[in-house]
Amino acid sequence: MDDAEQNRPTIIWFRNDLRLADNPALARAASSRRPLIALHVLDDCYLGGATRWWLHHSLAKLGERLAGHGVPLILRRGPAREEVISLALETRAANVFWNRRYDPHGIAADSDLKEKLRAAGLVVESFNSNLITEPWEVKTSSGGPFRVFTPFWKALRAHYVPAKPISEPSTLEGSTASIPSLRLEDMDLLPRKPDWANGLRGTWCPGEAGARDRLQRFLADGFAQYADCRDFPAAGATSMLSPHLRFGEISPRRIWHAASLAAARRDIPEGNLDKFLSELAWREFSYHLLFHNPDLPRENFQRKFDAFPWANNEAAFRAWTKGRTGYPIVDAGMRELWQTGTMHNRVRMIAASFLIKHLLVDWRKGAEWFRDTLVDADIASNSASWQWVAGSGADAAPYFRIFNPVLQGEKFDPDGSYTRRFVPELAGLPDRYLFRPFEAPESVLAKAGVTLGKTYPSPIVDHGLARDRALQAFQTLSAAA
DNA sequence: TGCTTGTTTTT
DNA sequence: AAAACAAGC
Repeated sequence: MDDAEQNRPTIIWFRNDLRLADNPALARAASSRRPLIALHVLDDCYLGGATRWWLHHSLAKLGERLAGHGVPLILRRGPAREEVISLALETRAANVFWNRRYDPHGIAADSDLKEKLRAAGLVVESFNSNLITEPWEVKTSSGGPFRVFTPFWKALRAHYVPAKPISEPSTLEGSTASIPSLRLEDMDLLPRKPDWANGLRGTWCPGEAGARDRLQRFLADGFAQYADCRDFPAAGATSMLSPHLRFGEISPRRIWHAASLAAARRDIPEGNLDKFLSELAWREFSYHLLFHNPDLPRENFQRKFDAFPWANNEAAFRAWTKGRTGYPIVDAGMRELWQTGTMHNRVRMIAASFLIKHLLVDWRKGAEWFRDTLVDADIASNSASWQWVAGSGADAAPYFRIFNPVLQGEKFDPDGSYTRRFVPELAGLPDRYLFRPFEAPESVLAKAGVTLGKTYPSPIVDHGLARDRALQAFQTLSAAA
Protein backbone atom coordinates (compact mmCIF):
# COMPACT_ATOMS: atom_id res chain seq x y z
CA MET A 1 0.00 0.00 0.00
CA ASP A 2 1.43 3.39 -0.95
CA ASP A 3 1.24 6.49 1.26
CA ALA A 4 -1.79 7.97 -0.38
CA GLU A 5 -3.65 4.73 0.04
CA GLN A 6 -2.57 4.41 3.67
CA ASN A 7 -3.77 7.95 4.37
CA ARG A 8 -7.31 7.39 3.24
CA PRO A 9 -9.32 8.10 6.40
CA THR A 10 -11.88 6.19 8.44
CA ILE A 11 -15.16 7.96 9.12
CA ILE A 12 -16.82 7.26 12.45
CA TRP A 13 -20.40 8.41 12.14
CA PHE A 14 -21.86 9.37 15.53
CA ARG A 15 -25.62 9.18 15.95
CA ASN A 16 -27.30 8.16 19.22
CA ASP A 17 -24.00 7.01 20.69
CA LEU A 18 -22.32 10.25 21.77
CA ARG A 19 -19.58 8.68 23.87
CA LEU A 20 -16.04 7.36 23.61
CA ALA A 21 -16.25 4.50 26.13
CA ASP A 22 -17.92 1.21 25.28
CA ASN A 23 -18.42 2.33 21.73
CA PRO A 24 -17.83 -0.63 19.38
CA ALA A 25 -17.86 1.42 16.17
CA LEU A 26 -15.27 3.81 17.59
CA ALA A 27 -13.12 0.93 18.83
CA ARG A 28 -13.26 -0.59 15.35
CA ALA A 29 -12.36 2.76 13.81
CA ALA A 30 -9.42 3.12 16.19
CA SER A 31 -8.10 -0.27 15.16
CA SER A 32 -8.29 0.60 11.47
CA ARG A 33 -4.95 2.45 11.76
CA ARG A 34 -6.14 5.18 9.49
CA PRO A 35 -6.66 8.85 10.31
CA LEU A 36 -10.09 9.34 11.87
CA ILE A 37 -12.82 11.77 10.94
CA ALA A 38 -15.79 11.95 13.30
CA LEU A 39 -19.09 12.99 11.78
CA HIS A 40 -22.50 13.99 13.03
CA VAL A 41 -25.34 14.76 10.64
CA LEU A 42 -28.41 16.66 11.77
CA ASP A 43 -31.12 15.17 9.60
CA ASP A 44 -33.89 14.43 12.03
CA CYS A 45 -36.80 16.79 11.52
CA TYR A 46 -38.61 14.85 14.26
CA LEU A 47 -36.39 16.08 17.07
CA GLY A 48 -38.37 17.89 19.75
CA GLY A 49 -37.31 21.14 21.34
CA ALA A 50 -35.94 19.61 24.54
CA THR A 51 -33.90 16.96 22.71
CA ARG A 52 -32.50 19.63 20.39
CA TRP A 53 -31.25 21.51 23.44
CA TRP A 54 -29.69 18.32 24.78
CA LEU A 55 -28.10 17.42 21.47
CA HIS A 56 -26.44 20.83 21.24
CA HIS A 57 -24.69 20.40 24.57
CA SER A 58 -23.90 16.75 24.09
CA LEU A 59 -22.25 17.46 20.74
CA ALA A 60 -20.28 20.27 22.32
CA LYS A 61 -18.92 17.86 24.95
CA LEU A 62 -18.20 15.14 22.42
CA GLY A 63 -16.43 17.62 20.15
CA GLU A 64 -14.17 18.76 23.00
CA ARG A 65 -13.24 15.22 23.95
CA LEU A 66 -12.50 14.24 20.37
CA ALA A 67 -10.48 17.40 19.86
CA GLY A 68 -8.41 16.35 22.87
CA HIS A 69 -7.47 13.26 20.86
CA GLY A 70 -6.82 15.33 17.74
CA VAL A 71 -9.91 14.02 15.98
CA PRO A 72 -12.11 16.59 14.23
CA LEU A 73 -15.88 16.35 14.71
CA ILE A 74 -17.43 17.38 11.41
CA LEU A 75 -20.98 18.70 11.62
CA ARG A 76 -23.29 18.57 8.63
CA ARG A 77 -26.94 19.15 8.11
CA GLY A 78 -29.24 17.54 5.57
CA PRO A 79 -30.39 14.08 4.49
CA ALA A 80 -27.93 11.71 6.17
CA ARG A 81 -27.50 9.53 3.11
CA GLU A 82 -26.30 12.41 0.97
CA GLU A 83 -24.14 13.98 3.63
CA VAL A 84 -22.32 10.77 4.53
CA ILE A 85 -21.72 9.89 0.90
CA SER A 86 -20.46 13.33 0.01
CA LEU A 87 -18.09 13.45 2.98
CA ALA A 88 -16.81 9.97 2.12
CA LEU A 89 -16.12 11.04 -1.47
CA GLU A 90 -14.64 14.44 -0.51
CA THR A 91 -12.17 12.84 1.87
CA ARG A 92 -11.54 9.64 -0.17
CA ALA A 93 -12.48 7.65 2.94
CA ALA A 94 -11.67 3.94 3.04
CA ASN A 95 -14.06 2.97 5.86
CA VAL A 96 -17.29 4.13 7.42
CA PHE A 97 -18.34 2.70 10.79
CA TRP A 98 -21.40 3.37 12.92
CA ASN A 99 -23.54 1.91 15.69
CA ARG A 100 -27.00 0.74 14.72
CA ARG A 101 -30.30 2.48 15.24
CA TYR A 102 -33.63 0.71 15.28
CA ASP A 103 -36.37 3.11 14.27
CA PRO A 104 -37.93 2.26 10.88
CA HIS A 105 -36.74 5.46 9.19
CA GLY A 106 -33.20 4.96 10.47
CA ILE A 107 -33.04 1.32 9.45
CA ALA A 108 -34.19 2.12 5.91
CA ALA A 109 -31.73 5.00 5.55
CA ASP A 110 -28.80 3.03 6.94
CA SER A 111 -29.25 -0.11 4.90
CA ASP A 112 -29.59 1.92 1.72
CA LEU A 113 -26.51 3.95 2.60
CA LYS A 114 -24.52 0.84 3.44
CA GLU A 115 -25.29 -0.61 0.04
CA LYS A 116 -24.29 2.58 -1.78
CA LEU A 117 -21.02 2.98 0.09
CA ARG A 118 -20.08 -0.63 -0.47
CA ALA A 119 -20.87 -0.28 -4.14
CA ALA A 120 -18.40 2.61 -4.16
CA GLY A 121 -15.74 0.28 -2.74
CA LEU A 122 -15.73 1.36 0.91
CA VAL A 123 -15.62 -0.94 3.91
CA VAL A 124 -18.77 -0.36 5.95
CA GLU A 125 -19.53 -2.00 9.28
CA SER A 126 -22.26 -1.41 11.86
CA PHE A 127 -22.39 -2.48 15.49
CA ASN A 128 -24.74 -2.77 18.43
CA SER A 129 -24.02 -0.22 21.11
CA ASN A 130 -27.43 1.03 22.19
CA LEU A 131 -29.22 -2.12 23.29
CA ILE A 132 -28.43 -5.09 25.48
CA THR A 133 -29.67 -7.43 22.77
CA GLU A 134 -30.53 -7.03 19.14
CA PRO A 135 -34.33 -6.96 18.83
CA TRP A 136 -34.26 -9.88 16.40
CA GLU A 137 -32.24 -12.11 18.72
CA VAL A 138 -34.75 -12.58 21.54
CA LYS A 139 -37.42 -15.08 20.61
CA THR A 140 -40.25 -16.90 22.29
CA SER A 141 -40.02 -20.66 22.50
CA SER A 142 -42.09 -20.85 19.32
CA GLY A 143 -39.65 -18.55 17.56
CA GLY A 144 -41.68 -15.33 17.34
CA PRO A 145 -41.28 -11.91 18.94
CA PHE A 146 -42.49 -11.34 22.51
CA ARG A 147 -45.72 -9.47 23.14
CA VAL A 148 -45.74 -9.69 26.93
CA PHE A 149 -43.15 -8.06 29.12
CA THR A 150 -42.63 -10.63 31.88
CA PRO A 151 -41.62 -13.55 29.64
CA PHE A 152 -39.44 -11.17 27.63
CA TRP A 153 -37.73 -10.04 30.82
CA LYS A 154 -37.21 -13.61 32.01
CA ALA A 155 -35.68 -14.58 28.69
CA LEU A 156 -33.41 -11.54 28.73
CA ARG A 157 -32.27 -12.20 32.29
CA ALA A 158 -31.65 -15.88 31.62
CA HIS A 159 -29.95 -15.81 28.22
CA TYR A 160 -28.72 -12.35 27.39
CA VAL A 161 -26.56 -11.04 30.20
CA PRO A 162 -24.47 -8.46 28.37
CA ALA A 163 -20.77 -8.83 27.77
CA LYS A 164 -18.41 -6.60 29.71
CA PRO A 165 -18.28 -3.05 28.41
CA ILE A 166 -15.21 -2.23 26.35
CA SER A 167 -13.05 0.64 27.44
CA GLU A 168 -12.33 3.89 25.69
CA PRO A 169 -9.59 3.68 23.03
CA SER A 170 -6.37 4.96 24.64
CA THR A 171 -5.12 6.71 21.52
CA LEU A 172 -6.83 7.97 18.44
CA GLU A 173 -5.20 9.35 15.34
CA GLY A 174 -7.13 12.23 13.85
CA SER A 175 -7.16 13.39 10.27
CA THR A 176 -5.29 16.64 9.76
CA ALA A 177 -7.02 17.42 6.49
CA SER A 178 -9.01 20.59 6.31
CA ILE A 179 -12.65 19.54 6.03
CA PRO A 180 -15.61 21.92 5.84
CA SER A 181 -17.91 21.72 8.86
CA LEU A 182 -20.79 23.70 10.25
CA ARG A 183 -20.21 25.36 13.56
CA LEU A 184 -22.36 23.98 16.36
CA GLU A 185 -24.10 27.35 16.72
CA ASP A 186 -25.10 27.18 13.05
CA MET A 187 -27.11 24.01 13.64
CA ASP A 188 -29.74 26.14 15.36
CA LEU A 189 -30.50 23.64 18.11
CA LEU A 190 -31.06 25.97 21.06
CA PRO A 191 -34.57 27.14 21.97
CA ARG A 192 -35.69 30.66 21.14
CA LYS A 193 -37.03 31.10 24.66
CA PRO A 194 -33.99 31.37 26.96
CA ASP A 195 -36.19 30.69 30.02
CA TRP A 196 -36.75 27.15 28.88
CA ALA A 197 -33.02 26.50 28.58
CA ASN A 198 -32.47 27.90 32.06
CA GLY A 199 -34.78 25.29 33.57
CA LEU A 200 -33.09 22.51 31.61
CA ARG A 201 -29.60 23.70 32.54
CA GLY A 202 -30.54 23.69 36.21
CA THR A 203 -31.46 20.02 36.10
CA TRP A 204 -29.10 18.38 33.64
CA CYS A 205 -25.52 17.97 32.59
CA PRO A 206 -25.52 16.49 29.07
CA GLY A 207 -22.47 14.54 27.91
CA GLU A 208 -20.53 11.40 28.74
CA ALA A 209 -19.04 12.77 31.97
CA GLY A 210 -22.47 13.93 33.15
CA ALA A 211 -23.85 10.46 32.45
CA ARG A 212 -21.14 8.72 34.48
CA ASP A 213 -21.61 11.16 37.29
CA ARG A 214 -25.37 10.55 37.30
CA LEU A 215 -24.80 6.79 37.42
CA GLN A 216 -22.37 7.09 40.33
CA ARG A 217 -24.73 9.33 42.26
CA PHE A 218 -27.63 6.94 41.73
CA LEU A 219 -25.62 3.91 42.86
CA ALA A 220 -24.50 5.80 45.96
CA ASP A 221 -27.91 7.30 46.89
CA GLY A 222 -31.12 5.99 45.35
CA PHE A 223 -30.17 2.43 44.50
CA ALA A 224 -30.42 0.92 47.99
CA GLN A 225 -34.10 2.00 48.27
CA TYR A 226 -34.94 1.80 44.60
CA ALA A 227 -37.61 -0.90 44.81
CA ASP A 228 -39.48 0.76 47.68
CA CYS A 229 -39.07 4.39 46.73
CA ARG A 230 -39.00 4.60 42.94
CA ASP A 231 -42.72 5.39 42.78
CA PHE A 232 -42.51 8.43 45.05
CA PRO A 233 -41.69 11.50 42.99
CA ALA A 234 -40.31 13.44 45.94
CA ALA A 235 -37.93 10.67 47.02
CA GLY A 236 -35.22 11.21 44.39
CA ALA A 237 -34.76 7.45 44.14
CA THR A 238 -34.75 7.18 40.36
CA SER A 239 -31.57 7.13 38.31
CA MET A 240 -32.37 10.07 35.96
CA LEU A 241 -30.29 8.26 33.35
CA SER A 242 -32.94 8.18 30.61
CA PRO A 243 -31.79 11.20 28.57
CA HIS A 244 -28.17 10.03 28.78
CA LEU A 245 -29.29 6.64 27.46
CA ARG A 246 -31.39 8.35 24.80
CA PHE A 247 -28.28 9.97 23.34
CA GLY A 248 -25.99 7.06 24.02
CA GLU A 249 -23.76 8.99 26.39
CA ILE A 250 -23.68 5.82 28.43
CA SER A 251 -24.44 2.28 27.30
CA PRO A 252 -27.12 0.07 28.81
CA ARG A 253 -24.58 -2.68 29.35
CA ARG A 254 -22.33 -0.37 31.38
CA ILE A 255 -25.31 0.52 33.55
CA TRP A 256 -26.21 -3.15 33.88
CA HIS A 257 -22.68 -4.08 34.95
CA ALA A 258 -22.15 -1.16 37.29
CA ALA A 259 -25.43 -1.87 39.08
CA SER A 260 -24.71 -5.60 39.33
CA LEU A 261 -21.25 -4.92 40.70
CA ALA A 262 -22.50 -2.35 43.21
CA ALA A 263 -25.24 -4.72 44.40
CA ALA A 264 -22.73 -7.52 44.94
CA ARG A 265 -20.15 -5.37 46.68
CA ARG A 266 -22.25 -3.10 48.77
CA ASP A 267 -24.91 -5.18 50.43
CA ILE A 268 -27.78 -3.63 48.52
CA PRO A 269 -31.02 -5.16 49.85
CA GLU A 270 -32.45 -7.99 47.77
CA GLY A 271 -34.80 -6.95 45.01
CA ASN A 272 -33.39 -3.53 44.20
CA LEU A 273 -31.06 -4.77 41.48
CA ASP A 274 -33.78 -6.81 39.83
CA LYS A 275 -36.24 -3.97 39.88
CA PHE A 276 -33.71 -1.55 38.42
CA LEU A 277 -32.55 -3.93 35.69
CA SER A 278 -36.18 -4.64 34.81
CA GLU A 279 -36.61 -0.95 34.03
CA LEU A 280 -33.69 -1.20 31.60
CA ALA A 281 -35.51 -4.24 30.22
CA TRP A 282 -38.63 -2.13 29.60
CA ARG A 283 -36.51 0.04 27.34
CA GLU A 284 -35.29 -3.08 25.52
CA PHE A 285 -38.86 -4.37 25.28
CA SER A 286 -39.96 -1.09 23.69
CA TYR A 287 -37.29 -1.44 21.01
CA HIS A 288 -38.24 -5.08 20.54
CA LEU A 289 -41.85 -4.00 19.94
CA LEU A 290 -40.85 -1.15 17.63
CA PHE A 291 -38.54 -3.32 15.56
CA HIS A 292 -41.22 -5.93 15.02
CA ASN A 293 -44.00 -3.33 14.62
CA PRO A 294 -42.51 -0.39 12.71
CA ASP A 295 -45.78 1.56 12.75
CA LEU A 296 -45.99 1.51 16.55
CA PRO A 297 -45.51 5.33 16.75
CA ARG A 298 -48.60 5.96 14.57
CA GLU A 299 -50.91 2.96 14.62
CA ASN A 300 -52.72 1.21 17.44
CA PHE A 301 -50.91 -2.03 18.21
CA GLN A 302 -54.35 -3.53 18.81
CA ARG A 303 -56.25 -2.53 15.71
CA LYS A 304 -59.63 -2.68 17.40
CA PHE A 305 -58.67 0.64 19.01
CA ASP A 306 -58.99 2.25 15.59
CA ALA A 307 -62.69 2.51 16.38
CA PHE A 308 -62.18 4.30 19.69
CA PRO A 309 -64.40 7.40 20.02
CA TRP A 310 -61.79 10.00 20.96
CA ALA A 311 -63.18 13.38 21.97
CA ASN A 312 -60.02 15.39 21.12
CA ASN A 313 -61.17 18.56 22.85
CA GLU A 314 -58.53 21.14 21.93
CA ALA A 315 -59.15 23.40 24.95
CA ALA A 316 -58.86 20.46 27.33
CA PHE A 317 -55.64 19.35 25.64
CA ARG A 318 -54.15 22.83 26.02
CA ALA A 319 -55.11 22.97 29.69
CA TRP A 320 -53.33 19.65 30.17
CA THR A 321 -50.14 20.84 28.46
CA LYS A 322 -50.08 23.95 30.63
CA GLY A 323 -50.64 22.11 33.89
CA ARG A 324 -54.05 23.72 34.41
CA THR A 325 -56.41 20.78 34.75
CA GLY A 326 -57.43 21.55 38.32
CA TYR A 327 -56.02 18.22 39.55
CA PRO A 328 -52.84 19.08 41.47
CA ILE A 329 -50.86 15.88 40.89
CA VAL A 330 -51.50 16.07 37.14
CA ASP A 331 -50.63 19.76 37.02
CA ALA A 332 -47.48 19.25 39.09
CA GLY A 333 -46.29 16.63 36.60
CA MET A 334 -47.03 18.72 33.53
CA ARG A 335 -45.24 21.70 35.04
CA GLU A 336 -42.27 19.59 36.08
CA LEU A 337 -42.09 18.50 32.43
CA TRP A 338 -42.13 22.06 31.16
CA GLN A 339 -39.66 23.37 33.72
CA THR A 340 -37.12 20.55 33.80
CA GLY A 341 -37.57 18.48 30.63
CA THR A 342 -38.50 15.40 32.61
CA MET A 343 -41.39 13.99 34.62
CA HIS A 344 -41.22 11.34 37.29
CA ASN A 345 -42.31 7.96 35.96
CA ARG A 346 -45.26 7.51 38.33
CA VAL A 347 -46.55 10.96 37.46
CA ARG A 348 -46.13 10.27 33.74
CA MET A 349 -48.55 7.38 34.13
CA ILE A 350 -51.04 9.51 36.06
CA ALA A 351 -50.84 12.46 33.65
CA ALA A 352 -51.02 10.23 30.56
CA SER A 353 -53.94 8.28 31.97
CA PHE A 354 -55.71 11.57 32.72
CA LEU A 355 -55.32 12.83 29.16
CA ILE A 356 -56.51 9.58 27.63
CA LYS A 357 -59.18 8.43 30.04
CA HIS A 358 -60.49 11.60 31.68
CA LEU A 359 -60.21 13.87 28.64
CA LEU A 360 -60.55 11.18 25.93
CA VAL A 361 -57.74 12.74 23.90
CA ASP A 362 -55.98 10.44 21.42
CA TRP A 363 -52.73 9.05 22.87
CA ARG A 364 -50.85 10.30 19.79
CA LYS A 365 -51.51 13.90 20.87
CA GLY A 366 -49.97 13.17 24.24
CA ALA A 367 -47.04 11.34 22.70
CA GLU A 368 -46.39 14.31 20.42
CA TRP A 369 -46.29 16.73 23.37
CA PHE A 370 -43.92 14.47 25.27
CA ARG A 371 -41.70 14.16 22.22
CA ASP A 372 -41.37 17.91 22.09
CA THR A 373 -40.81 18.55 25.80
CA LEU A 374 -38.98 15.55 27.28
CA VAL A 375 -35.19 15.54 27.19
CA ASP A 376 -35.36 11.73 27.13
CA ALA A 377 -37.91 11.63 24.28
CA ASP A 378 -37.24 8.29 22.61
CA ILE A 379 -39.32 6.98 19.73
CA ALA A 380 -39.52 3.43 21.08
CA SER A 381 -40.16 4.09 24.78
CA ASN A 382 -42.50 7.00 24.12
CA SER A 383 -44.69 5.15 21.62
CA ALA A 384 -44.76 1.89 23.55
CA SER A 385 -45.52 3.61 26.86
CA TRP A 386 -48.35 5.79 25.55
CA GLN A 387 -49.94 2.76 23.93
CA TRP A 388 -49.48 0.89 27.18
CA VAL A 389 -51.43 3.52 29.10
CA ALA A 390 -54.11 3.80 26.39
CA GLY A 391 -54.63 0.06 26.55
CA SER A 392 -54.02 -0.23 22.81
CA GLY A 393 -50.49 -1.54 23.22
CA ALA A 394 -48.80 -4.86 23.87
CA ASP A 395 -49.26 -6.21 27.39
CA ALA A 396 -51.19 -3.01 28.05
CA ALA A 397 -53.01 -1.61 31.04
CA PRO A 398 -56.59 -2.96 31.17
CA TYR A 399 -59.24 -0.48 30.05
CA PHE A 400 -60.83 -0.38 33.49
CA ARG A 401 -57.69 0.81 35.22
CA ILE A 402 -58.51 4.48 35.57
CA PHE A 403 -56.28 6.33 37.99
CA ASN A 404 -58.09 8.55 40.46
CA PRO A 405 -55.84 11.63 40.39
CA VAL A 406 -56.79 12.57 43.96
CA LEU A 407 -55.98 9.17 45.46
CA GLN A 408 -52.82 8.77 43.37
CA GLY A 409 -51.58 12.13 44.64
CA GLU A 410 -52.34 11.25 48.24
CA LYS A 411 -50.74 7.85 47.92
CA PHE A 412 -47.54 8.74 46.10
CA ASP A 413 -46.89 12.27 47.32
CA PRO A 414 -48.13 11.83 50.89
CA ASP A 415 -46.41 14.88 52.35
CA GLY A 416 -47.19 16.94 49.25
CA SER A 417 -43.64 18.16 48.78
CA TYR A 418 -43.48 17.30 45.07
CA THR A 419 -46.84 18.91 44.36
CA ARG A 420 -46.11 22.02 46.42
CA ARG A 421 -42.85 22.48 44.57
CA PHE A 422 -44.43 22.58 41.13
CA VAL A 423 -47.83 24.04 42.06
CA PRO A 424 -46.71 26.68 44.53
CA GLU A 425 -50.05 28.53 44.50
CA LEU A 426 -51.46 25.59 46.48
CA ALA A 427 -48.54 25.30 48.90
CA GLY A 428 -50.53 26.81 51.77
CA LEU A 429 -53.23 24.14 51.67
CA PRO A 430 -53.11 21.47 54.40
CA ASP A 431 -52.25 17.92 53.24
CA ARG A 432 -55.88 16.92 53.73
CA TYR A 433 -57.03 19.16 50.86
CA LEU A 434 -53.89 19.52 48.75
CA PHE A 435 -55.04 17.01 46.14
CA ARG A 436 -58.73 18.00 46.35
CA PRO A 437 -58.85 21.77 46.64
CA PHE A 438 -62.35 21.72 45.14
CA GLU A 439 -63.58 19.97 48.30
CA ALA A 440 -61.92 22.37 50.73
CA PRO A 441 -64.18 24.64 52.82
CA GLU A 442 -64.10 28.33 51.92
CA SER A 443 -62.29 29.17 55.15
CA VAL A 444 -59.46 26.72 54.39
CA LEU A 445 -59.07 28.07 50.86
CA ALA A 446 -59.10 31.67 52.09
CA LYS A 447 -56.47 30.94 54.71
CA ALA A 448 -54.22 29.37 52.06
CA GLY A 449 -54.76 32.29 49.69
CA VAL A 450 -56.46 30.09 47.10
CA THR A 451 -59.39 31.24 44.97
CA LEU A 452 -60.57 28.42 42.73
CA GLY A 453 -61.06 29.55 39.16
CA LYS A 454 -58.69 32.48 39.78
CA THR A 455 -55.43 31.58 41.50
CA TYR A 456 -55.84 27.89 40.59
CA PRO A 457 -58.29 26.31 38.11
CA SER A 458 -61.40 24.42 39.06
CA PRO A 459 -61.28 20.82 37.78
CA ILE A 460 -61.84 20.78 34.01
CA VAL A 461 -63.75 17.51 34.39
CA ASP A 462 -65.41 15.80 37.33
CA HIS A 463 -63.55 12.61 38.14
CA GLY A 464 -66.65 10.48 38.70
CA LEU A 465 -68.36 11.61 35.51
CA ALA A 466 -65.16 11.32 33.48
CA ARG A 467 -64.59 7.83 34.79
CA ASP A 468 -68.07 6.69 33.79
CA ARG A 469 -67.68 8.31 30.39
CA ALA A 470 -64.37 6.54 29.82
CA LEU A 471 -65.75 3.16 30.84
CA GLN A 472 -68.61 3.69 28.41
CA ALA A 473 -66.27 4.67 25.59
CA PHE A 474 -64.07 1.64 26.17
CA GLN A 475 -67.17 -0.54 26.29
CA THR A 476 -67.85 0.29 22.64
CA LEU A 477 -64.59 -1.51 21.75
CA SER A 478 -65.38 -4.78 23.45
CA ALA A 479 -68.88 -4.65 21.96
CA ALA A 480 -67.42 -4.10 18.50
CA ALA A 481 -64.77 -6.80 18.85
C1' DT B 1 -47.91 -0.48 38.03
C1' DG B 2 -56.69 0.43 40.13
C1' DC B 3 -61.14 2.20 41.60
C1' DT B 4 -65.72 1.79 43.24
C1' DT B 5 -69.35 -0.20 45.50
C1' DG B 6 -71.35 -3.22 48.47
C1' DT B 7 -70.65 -6.58 52.10
C1' DT B 8 -68.43 -8.81 56.02
C1' DT B 9 -65.32 -8.76 59.87
C1' DT B 10 -62.97 -6.52 63.51
C1' DT B 11 -62.39 -3.02 67.11
C1' DA C 1 -66.91 3.12 63.12
C1' DA C 2 -63.35 1.38 60.81
C1' DA C 3 -60.97 -1.92 58.46
C1' DA C 4 -60.81 -5.85 55.38
C1' DC C 5 -62.65 -8.37 51.64
C1' DA C 6 -64.94 -9.43 47.06
C1' DA C 7 -66.54 -8.60 42.56
C1' DG C 8 -67.20 -6.03 38.52
C1' DC C 9 -65.82 -2.40 35.78
